[in-house]
Amino acid sequence: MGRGFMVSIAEILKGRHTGKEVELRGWIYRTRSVGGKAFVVVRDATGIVQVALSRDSVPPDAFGAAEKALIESAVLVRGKVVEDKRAPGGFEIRADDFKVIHFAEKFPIQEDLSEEFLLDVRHLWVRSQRMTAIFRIRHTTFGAVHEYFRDHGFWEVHPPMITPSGSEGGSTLFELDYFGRKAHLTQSWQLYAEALVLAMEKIYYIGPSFRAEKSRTTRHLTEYWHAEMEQAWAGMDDVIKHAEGAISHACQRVAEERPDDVVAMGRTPEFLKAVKPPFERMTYDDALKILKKQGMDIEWGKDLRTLEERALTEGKSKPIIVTHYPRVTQAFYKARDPKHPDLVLAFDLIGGDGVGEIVGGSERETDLEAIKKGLKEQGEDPKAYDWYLDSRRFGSVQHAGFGMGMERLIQWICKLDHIRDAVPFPRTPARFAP
RNA sequence: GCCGUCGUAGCUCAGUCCGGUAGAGCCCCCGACUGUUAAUCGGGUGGUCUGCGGUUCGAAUCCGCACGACGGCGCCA
Repeated sequence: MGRGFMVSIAEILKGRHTGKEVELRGWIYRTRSVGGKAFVVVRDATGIVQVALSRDSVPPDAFGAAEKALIESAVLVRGKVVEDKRAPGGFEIRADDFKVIHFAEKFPIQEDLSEEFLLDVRHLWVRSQRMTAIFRIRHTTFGAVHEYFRDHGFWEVHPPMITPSGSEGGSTLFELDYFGRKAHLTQSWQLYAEALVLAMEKIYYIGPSFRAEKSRTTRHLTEYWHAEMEQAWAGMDDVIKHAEGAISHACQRVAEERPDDVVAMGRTPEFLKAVKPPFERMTYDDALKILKKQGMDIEWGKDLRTLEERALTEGKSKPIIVTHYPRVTQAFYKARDPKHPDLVLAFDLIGGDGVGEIVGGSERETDLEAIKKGLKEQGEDPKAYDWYLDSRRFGSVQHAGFGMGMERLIQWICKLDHIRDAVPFPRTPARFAP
C-alpha cells in the first residue's frame, strides 16, 4: 500500500472514482463494529467518508487494527469505491487492506463539551469540521481583500510591529522590554501609514494588531488581523467606497468559492452575493433620531454603544455606515468637518448579528497646529510624535483611510456567536494558550 | 475598570439548601453480534471533590481567603 491511486475524499463524494480501486489516507473520525464487520469513518482535509471492512476480505491483522484503533489515528486504506445508500454521504470504500500509520491515544474530545474545555484543547479542536470550514472561509476572505486592493491600484506596504508609541491612546498598548528600553506592540499602522501615503499615494496592509484592552465581549481579541488602507488626495467618501467594495468583494468570493462551507455556517451563498454597494448610510445625528423613535434617548456626543448598534442593524442584511461623529472622544488625527467644527469626517461600518463595528475610518487632519492641539487634548506630548508631524510639514495633502477587523468581517460572514472562532488560536484577556 | 456565574472521574453533570463510607451517562478496557449511522447488549477500570485555612466527633457540603475559567457591560477593529 501507499503506491496506489491516491485520492481525496471530496473526489469520492463527487462520484469521480465510483467502481474504482483507490487508496486513501486520513484520520479516523468515528468507528463502529458489528460482528465480522467494522465501519471506520475517515476524514481528510476535504471531507469524511465511511470505510467498510469485512473480517474475511482484509488481512487478519488489518481487521484487528481497524477494531483497535482509536479516534484520530492516522490510517492508509485501499479498497473499491461504491455507491451505497446505507453509508453516510452515499459513498463508501469496501476495504481490502487497512493500515494504521499511527495509533492515537484516547482522544479527549467527545460529544457534549463545554466551551471552556474546547478552548483548553484548541490544538485538537482545530481538526473539527466546523473549525476547518471557518479556516477555509478565512483563507478566501484574506485572499479577496488582498485582491481588491491590488486590483484598485493600492501598494501593499508593511509597517513595523515594534513601535515606540501608539495612536489610539497609551493605555491599550502591550509593553515589551526592548534591550532595557520600553517599546510596544503595534495597535495600528496609522502613524506609519500617514508617512508612507505621501510616498506611495495608495497603500494597504493586512497584518496583526495588538490591543491590551481587557474587553470581555464576543467581538474582541487582544491580537487580531487588521486590514488597513490609506489614500492620498482622497476624502471620507472615497474611502467609504473602498470599504464597501472590499467587503462586497470578499462576500462575492466566499459565496463563489466556498458555498458548502457557507451553508455549514448557517448562511446562504445568496445572502452573501446580495452584499453589494452601496450600503445604507446615515449621519450620527440621523442615527440618534432613529434611535429616539425606538425609545432610546442618547445624549449627543456619546458614542454609540453595543445596544444602539444592535438596534440600528436589526433586520438588516447588509452592514450600515454611520458618518460624521462628534469630535469629542475621537482620535487626534481625524479631520474636523469644515461645515460643522463639532464633527469629524469619520465613519463606522457596522455589521448586524451582534458583530458591530467592522470598519472604522476617517479623513485625516492636515493642519499641523490642529494635530498638536489634538494630541495635547488626548494627554500626549507632541514632542514624542515629532517624526509623525513631519507629514504635516512637508507637502501635507488631503488623505483618508480606514482599518477593518478581519476577524470581525469573518465573524459576520460566518455568523459566529464569538469572534474567537474566526481565528485558529484566539488571544483574549484571560487566555493566551495553547 | 465594573457586574454576574461556575470549579466533583478523561468529558458532560447530579450530590451542596438540610454535614454522616464518592454517584450517573459518555469515553476507555474485556466479551457478544456479518450493514453500523451518537450502533446495541452484558461486565469492568477510573476520584489530591481547584488550593489553603477555619468550625465540627466528622466537611464535596458550612465560613473565610486565594487561584482559575466562563458570561455580560464599558472601550474599540
